[in-house]
Amino acid sequence: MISIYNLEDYKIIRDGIKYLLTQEPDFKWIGDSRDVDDLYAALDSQNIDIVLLDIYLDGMQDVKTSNGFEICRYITNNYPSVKVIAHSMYDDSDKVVKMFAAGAKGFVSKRTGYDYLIKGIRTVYDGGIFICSESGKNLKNVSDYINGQAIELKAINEFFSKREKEVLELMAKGFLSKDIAKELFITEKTVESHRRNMVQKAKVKNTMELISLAISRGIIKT
Amino acid sequence: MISIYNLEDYKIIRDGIKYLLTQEPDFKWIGDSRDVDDLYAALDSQNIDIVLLDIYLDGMQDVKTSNGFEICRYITNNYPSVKVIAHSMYDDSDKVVKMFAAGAKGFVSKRTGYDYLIKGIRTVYDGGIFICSESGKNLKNVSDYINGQAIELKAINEFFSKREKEVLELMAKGFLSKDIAKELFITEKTVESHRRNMVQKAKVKNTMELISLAISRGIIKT
DNA sequence: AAACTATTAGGGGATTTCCCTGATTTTTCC
DNA sequence: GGAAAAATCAGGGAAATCCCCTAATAGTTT
Repeated sequence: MISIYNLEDYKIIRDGIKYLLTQEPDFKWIGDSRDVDDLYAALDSQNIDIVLLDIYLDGMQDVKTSNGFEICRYITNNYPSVKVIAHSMYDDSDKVVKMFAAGAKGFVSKRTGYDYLIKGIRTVYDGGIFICSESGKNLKNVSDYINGQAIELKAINEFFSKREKEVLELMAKGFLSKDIAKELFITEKTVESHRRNMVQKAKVKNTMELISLAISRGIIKT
Repeated sequence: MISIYNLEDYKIIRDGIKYLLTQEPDFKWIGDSRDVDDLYAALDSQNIDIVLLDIYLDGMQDVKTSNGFEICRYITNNYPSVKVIAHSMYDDSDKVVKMFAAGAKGFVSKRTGYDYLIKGIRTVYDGGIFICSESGKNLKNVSDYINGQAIELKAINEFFSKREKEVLELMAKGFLSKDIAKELFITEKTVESHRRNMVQKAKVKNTMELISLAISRGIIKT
């Protein structure tokens, strides 16, 4: 289940997105709001995977976190495991670049179809980077961007499967392979397989570096 | 070398502190300012260990980060390896508690001597918690506080010596003991000693948990 | 249908860490 | 100056990981 929160100024858009996203069986709708503080409260109390973020919130101009860039930076700094997808009317390249600089993992224009939004959510949830075609077409400096198609880039770090993450979290707690095996009701050999596969996927030297990478990128919580 | 930045409203106090702290041979003076943005710029560009923070900055009343508590919280959230020492005229217990709640590692009253400030900087740099006697005397809820003396509490995490941290950082990079030994021009056995001592000090199960703790608390950078 | 991935599992041997004890020199602190 | 902490080195054995190999099953994607 991918749990989602939507921050958006206009009620009509909020309701539309809510209707569309709640149709997806593997999406868990946490809530929406036009108020950042509601989002922050939700981030503190709920387990949120994806935050959809409108870049310009009209009601926010005079508040301390005055725009989507700062909100995005705040979220990615303070909740490293949460992924932000920018959702905006305006999709000129400097805004796209700014949002990615602020830690966003996706950028979807409001002018594109909602299928792109859903695709983007899944891609970002799986550790990728998503830019929809509308937003990407003016973008020159994203090297992997190819001729106007929506792109999905797999992040170097988050190749890990659900099971692998379970093993990883227990490793970070100092569990030995045999302890992890007992905890997950699998054999020690299987744990070693997961361990090995993760080291390979992440292209690191050993489990020590794997843990260090996983924690510093917020893949697992401590 | 302990690198220090001072945020303080009054120029006279700024200059006084600068003069006193630059006398210490192992202190590296990064700079001072009455403007938070200068501090943030310094945090982004320089390697800063300690931030001295005046709680009430008169010039800051109308700015987005309106007081020392919020600045402190912002720093500790966004720069986990940076340690904040609160420096204030007012030292009633609720302010002390508030500052520690905001992530400060030290609290020094401006009414005490500067030797306490220097002592505090060293204690906090070494991973401890410091409250000068002036600020601590009304404080009931710090369990380890004893009869009006300046206190130094060793943090659970940061017992580590300079050498141990060097070993730790290489461990996080996936270096084996023999690699670390070569890098630091010591024998493998010595590396193992440091490894073992750190695991013991941190009261963790093994090096895996040690790394996970060290990174999530910002003891080492990645 | 074929290709790919996730999850599971095993053997065997090389490498590494872990744990115990013990010791010397240097540095730091009071 | 003397105590304490830090940093250095060592041997030996148990435990764990790492690394090479293979491989079955289930599910998804192309």
